[in-house]
Amino acid sequence: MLDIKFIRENIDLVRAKLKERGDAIDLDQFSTMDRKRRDILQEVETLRSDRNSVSKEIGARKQNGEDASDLIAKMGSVSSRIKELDEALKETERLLHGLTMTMPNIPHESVVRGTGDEDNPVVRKWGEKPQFDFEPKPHWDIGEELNILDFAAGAKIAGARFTVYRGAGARLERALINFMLDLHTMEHGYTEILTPFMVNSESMTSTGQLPKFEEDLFKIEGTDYYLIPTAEVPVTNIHRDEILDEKDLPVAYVAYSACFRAEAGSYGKDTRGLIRQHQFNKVEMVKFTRPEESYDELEKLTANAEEVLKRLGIHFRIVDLCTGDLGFSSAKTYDLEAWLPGQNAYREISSCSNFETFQARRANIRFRREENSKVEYVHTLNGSGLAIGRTVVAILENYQQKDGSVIVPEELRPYMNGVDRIVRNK
RNA sequence: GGAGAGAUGGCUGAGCGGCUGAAAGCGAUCGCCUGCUAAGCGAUUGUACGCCUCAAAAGGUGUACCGGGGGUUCGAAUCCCCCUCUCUCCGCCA
Repeated sequence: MLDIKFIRENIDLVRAKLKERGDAIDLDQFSTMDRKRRDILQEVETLRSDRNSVSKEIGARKQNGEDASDLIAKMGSVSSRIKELDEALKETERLLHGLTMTMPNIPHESVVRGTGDEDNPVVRKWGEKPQFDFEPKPHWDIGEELNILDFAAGAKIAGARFTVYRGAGARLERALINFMLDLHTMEHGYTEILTPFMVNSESMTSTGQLPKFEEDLFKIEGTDYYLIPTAEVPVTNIHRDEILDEKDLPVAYVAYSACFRAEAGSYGKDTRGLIRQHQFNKVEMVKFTRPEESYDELEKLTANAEEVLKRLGIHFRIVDLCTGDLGFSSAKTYDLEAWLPGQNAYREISSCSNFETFQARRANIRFRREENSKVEYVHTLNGSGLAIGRTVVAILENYQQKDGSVIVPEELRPYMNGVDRIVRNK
């Protein structure tokens, strides 16, 4: 959510910035509702002030055994007018709130203007594309031939976009989770968190999934529970409605979670393989920072995600999302795209964002500086470190051998019980 | 799932229709005192929104907030209803 005062005072700037994202937001309606709200508020507060003083007078008279029936009669009509105004105010605030909750964040000034992913500038690359003396296969073929990914079983027991992992495949998934958690906690200074995989609607609203993107979520029927689409939601909400100590900032958490996405609107896209699943695993990093340090922290967070791919020896590039490709809540996002030789393409494997105060305002997460008493909103950031399923994809495709086996990256072997190569077994 | 008890400021905890934005204690901040430390004394000590002054910082003023929502009343932390959460006991259960 944007600051309502900021919108009011910078309405043309906000209009222009949101237009760069390709969002058509009715700011005229915002101005009308905002004006109306303040008009009603002034009237009702004046009436309340009158009522408070007269009620005191009534109390005083009654104490002295005097008659107050004239004042009581007068206040009866004032009270009913207050009630009317309260209802109008509530309705106006409801509309205004609905409007501001569906407004996306304003892109940071460094974000380039563009309309889609083809406009995202490449910031840097690491490593090189591996060379093969055979035609590299896509991971779904490698996985099935090694009998470590069973797409048919996933479809049978659940449906499309679900997969069963077997043997070394299941072990590889688990190894990656532990490897990444160990790296981020022991070398990058994050505190490990394990949260519920379901949250209530209030949490989903704080991080920006609701009210606008309900169709992307799985909801548990008959309850207020939603399956989380990312650990960002529960982890960010840990500090909802709190005032953090400045000395604790920046707070840095890392959490493994399963993630659940309805993938509405992506029919026909990435239908094969592990790329786009209804359920996948992810290790997520979340930070709460002072405003002035959030962009430095974004660079560090992105570097922490990059380090995972470097240790695994997977070639990747980093793109800086343009205004048209930026997520709803984000002010700036770097995507890490891993090279997938089986598909001859770079694919997103991590997304690192600075939300500035957008989520903090929705979630009411603040801090107080030691030298003064004024509370301020923190900046929130998060990034995948990394998406586990897609990392399996990258390993299978980059480390595949001519004989169909897959070499295990050296850093991962301690987590694989020393196994250095995945081969087909019965 | 059944029965009961609770939810008040940074914390502990009073209040149970008007004198309460809220006693008291603790904590914190500032000042005084003190060779240092401790003790002591004094003052201050929430948030949000609106309006006014205003370049701003800041100040003034009003309203709201005692788990959340609704109701009764001239007036609600206080009475009534619904919900959520916490605790205790019973049942069930990985």
